[in-house]
Amino acid sequence: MIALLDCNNFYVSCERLFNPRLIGKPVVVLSNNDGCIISRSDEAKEIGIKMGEPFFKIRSTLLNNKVIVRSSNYSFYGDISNRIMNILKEDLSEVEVYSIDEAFFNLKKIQNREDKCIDLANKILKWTGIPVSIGIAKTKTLAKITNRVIKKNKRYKNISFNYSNVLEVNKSDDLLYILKNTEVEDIWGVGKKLSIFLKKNNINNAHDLKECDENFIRKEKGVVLQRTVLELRGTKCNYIQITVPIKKSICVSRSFGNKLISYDSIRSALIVYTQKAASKVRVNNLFCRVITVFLKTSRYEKNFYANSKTYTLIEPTIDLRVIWKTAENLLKSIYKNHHLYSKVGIILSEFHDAKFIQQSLIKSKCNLEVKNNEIILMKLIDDINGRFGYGKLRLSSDCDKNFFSKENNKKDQNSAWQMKSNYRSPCYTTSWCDIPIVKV
DNA sequence: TCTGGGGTCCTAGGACCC
DNA sequence: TCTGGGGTCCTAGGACCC
Repeated sequence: MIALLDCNNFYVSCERLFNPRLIGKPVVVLSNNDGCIISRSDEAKEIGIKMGEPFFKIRSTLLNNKVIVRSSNYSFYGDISNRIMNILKEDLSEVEVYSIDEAFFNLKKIQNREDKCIDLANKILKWTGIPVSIGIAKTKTLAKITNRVIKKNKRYKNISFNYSNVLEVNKSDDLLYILKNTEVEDIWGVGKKLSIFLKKNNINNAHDLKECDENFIRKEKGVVLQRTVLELRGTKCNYIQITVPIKKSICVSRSFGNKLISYDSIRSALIVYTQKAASKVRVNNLFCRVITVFLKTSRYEKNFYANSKTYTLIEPTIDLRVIWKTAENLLKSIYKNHHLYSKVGIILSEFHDAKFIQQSLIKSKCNLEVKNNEIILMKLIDDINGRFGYGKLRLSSDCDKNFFSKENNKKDQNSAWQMKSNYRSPCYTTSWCDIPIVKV
């Protein structure tokens, strides 16, 4: 049997940890740039606030209902997530961290599976303060569906201690009820397009999909949806992945706080993202060979413009100078005057292990020596930034000249493109200056 | 005025090989 | 006049996930 643990309203629950005043009140958390609603408390859901709704559209509704708004604080949520995952890993041998607030784990050889999961849920609540739900079933797809239903449906909600829900579907009437109460669009692996197709073919819920002709699905929509059908029938197609696979691409991009026209300001945003992306590659101890830069205006803009370009280096690199030089050239080639840009980003891909790098035949210098110098220099940057704070040592750029002048004001430098984050709570657990003070 | 960020996998079609 | 059979690799685009 496979279990899926999912933290209840995770980002909102995190915000409530250090601010008990938020408990019992409607709370929402916004996406980056304070754009959309991405987490809602039960009270906010009851008001009818939808997931993914743009903030500006429902501002008055939020105000009228006294909904408390928070900007997202990913370093904080990430830290809380790690604590939860570590509790699971301490107790169980096969844990797959599936997302910031979800984990699959194997329950083979465990006899009282439900009791075990109730213990886990209670332990997590006690140690971290985060309420969770755990669905247990034969396959990942069924565990996902179970988890969703026990959170939403009154028949199962709060069946165990203090907001945490746990259920194993082993009785057939439970399974039938859960399948029939799951619309196709709520099945893991079925998105907008597939649900339209399924409904046209009179397949409306998980039970219908389970009972339908598997070959028809395979022929029309391919192997992925066929696997979903099989998983609904209890045949495992997706297995628990214990080892974290090596990343295939690393992307850093942000929407700008204000729309940008000038090349220089876009360039100064890209230089920051490039440094972040390159340092992520180094953390993974990899070299990258392919660099992509993309630039776009808002989708809602009349003159919508989006473009991207990719360059493949002769040799994989970790050298920030090489990556930036390439990225800058790519940006130049896609930038056009007179557009109101909303976002720029960089994607690094085709990663190579540091030990096995195909070197160029045509370079004149001793390649090995050059590579070693690259590694030493980049390590030095990482060490200095590790000690004195991220971004202390970084690439200089023409636009940054003022940084060294007397009137240096970092805030003004960045304000043109820096994203909005007007409702941000402190980084309680990841920043020394934000650690809460207890007065006794 | 204002609409997130970061990923993965699959498929079809083109280009190429012997 | 008439033109095979069996592959691989790469890429762009689509669909999905949280």
